[in-house]
Amino acid sequence: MIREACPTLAPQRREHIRLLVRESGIARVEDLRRELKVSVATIRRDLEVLEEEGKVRRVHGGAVSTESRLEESVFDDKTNQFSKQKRTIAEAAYKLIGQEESLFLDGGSTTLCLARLLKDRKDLTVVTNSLRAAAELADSEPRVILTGGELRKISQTMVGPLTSAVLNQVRVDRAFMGTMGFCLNNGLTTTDPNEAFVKALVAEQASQLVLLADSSKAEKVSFARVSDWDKVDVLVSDQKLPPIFIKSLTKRGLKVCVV
Amino acid sequence: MIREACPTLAPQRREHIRLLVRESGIARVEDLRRELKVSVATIRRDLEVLEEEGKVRRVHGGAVSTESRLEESVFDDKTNQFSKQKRTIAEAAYKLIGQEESLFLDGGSTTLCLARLLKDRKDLTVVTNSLRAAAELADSEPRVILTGGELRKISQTMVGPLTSAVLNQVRVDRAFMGTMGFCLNNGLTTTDPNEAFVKALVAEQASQLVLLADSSKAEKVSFARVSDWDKVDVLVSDQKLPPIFIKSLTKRGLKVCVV
DNA sequence: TCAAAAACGATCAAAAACAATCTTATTCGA
DNA sequence: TCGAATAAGATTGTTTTTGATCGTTTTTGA
Repeated sequence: MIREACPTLAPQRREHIRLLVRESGIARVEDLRRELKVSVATIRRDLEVLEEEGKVRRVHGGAVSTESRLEESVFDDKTNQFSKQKRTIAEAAYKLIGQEESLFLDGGSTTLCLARLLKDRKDLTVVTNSLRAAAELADSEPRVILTGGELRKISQTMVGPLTSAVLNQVRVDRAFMGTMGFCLNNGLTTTDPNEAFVKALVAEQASQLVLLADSSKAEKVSFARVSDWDKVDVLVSDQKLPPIFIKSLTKRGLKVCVV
Repeated sequence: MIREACPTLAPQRREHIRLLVRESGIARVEDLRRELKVSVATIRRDLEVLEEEGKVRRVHGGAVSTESRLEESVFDDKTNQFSKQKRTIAEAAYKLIGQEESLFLDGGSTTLCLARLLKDRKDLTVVTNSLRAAAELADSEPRVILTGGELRKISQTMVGPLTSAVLNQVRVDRAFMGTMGFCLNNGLTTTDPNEAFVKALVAEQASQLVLLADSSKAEKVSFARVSDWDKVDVLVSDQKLPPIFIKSLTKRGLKVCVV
């Protein structure tokens, strides 16, 4: 094998690749090969290293910059909010709703999905502590009541003691609630105590509490305790929910829907 | 099957599709195929991925955007509400704000303009009954507290008796308020009694009340009475404000800023 | 309500990209 | 100078992506 006169050093070449990727947000292996005059095997090895270092993210045919919008589309979980599974769960939950009901929606992504389904329902009253759910319903038919309170920016929900001022004055027929984790022993848990406080308050006041939680939340335990299973009336989840949950929760009197 | 020198990488193509869908709200498979020069099978596969990621929603024949209302409300200038005059007034109002203050913003378009100016102020606490102002500040520095209450859709504000539950528990240093009309005899008036109720409540509780109102509101009288001039501390308006207002209101102890 | 047309999903084969392995060349220290 | 270590190119199966085909479902319009 004949290497040319002035071979660039590996770190130098990798830096070059990194810049090229960052510049246009994306680069193909073939382009990089032409630009750097090395074999594709070398390019791939370099990309492997750069990915290890977190500088780029490899995709089939090349690599994208970790700083680009394209990258977001691969990683970002919060845009994953309207995944098919969540929508399926939301659709199942929708079927529980009767005429002229008052509902509560909390700040989860599945409940946000549910909010979208309610847009044309003139007969409903929706109480929510989710800014996003409220925004979603802001130009729609249902009557909307916001709980108020301090805005927790990470979840875009209203939480804290002020929230109870409004919540104490309303009563809802059905509350739809997400959770960060649920398990048989510890019940429902979430990350933020303020958030947990609101959820617990709602759990007390709703005639029926419906938990919307895909199976990935099963057996997860988070920091702040929300409530025990005895407050929950219905669990809507997907088919990957471990059978032990169905069995045990049904025995405890819950209705479990897997969709 | 002969593929030509692969021009675009999959993530790139998907991002392109996402933008096209978002731009027009809806896109047909056939259109996307023509635009991207790939087969319909590829388009369908991409849409499947994008749907799973929640970026678009598939429908028969194409896909529709799943853009959240929250984002829209920040961007849309549909009534050209941020006219230069309103911004000038907002900027003058901004200068009144000190360090570490707590503020109230109501639902007018001028106050919304002011909200935009507050985005980088880590030291402020903003209380508001405006959904749009809250959305505007939702990813920004200030601490945000929403009043809660029933959502009045035409103005995107929270109003009614529930609002007072939170408002009674907070106190603000400065309240910025718009109005539908003001005149020397009748004070401030607005269209909706519920809206007026909230404004009056805030007027009681704020240490200083700043009225933001361009001169087009002068001498206008609307249906619901908000408050008398004695509650108002500062009026910020534009230069077309009739001199009689400046003279008369200054005599009554108000500070009048024309900008 | 029925039938044609359009859109769809599943499946298959070709091509591109890939990972693993082998080979060759260079470097550096004994 | 020898030989191990390193790095790059070449080779060879494997995987992924893509486009084409075909039977099925949905939409549309008479």
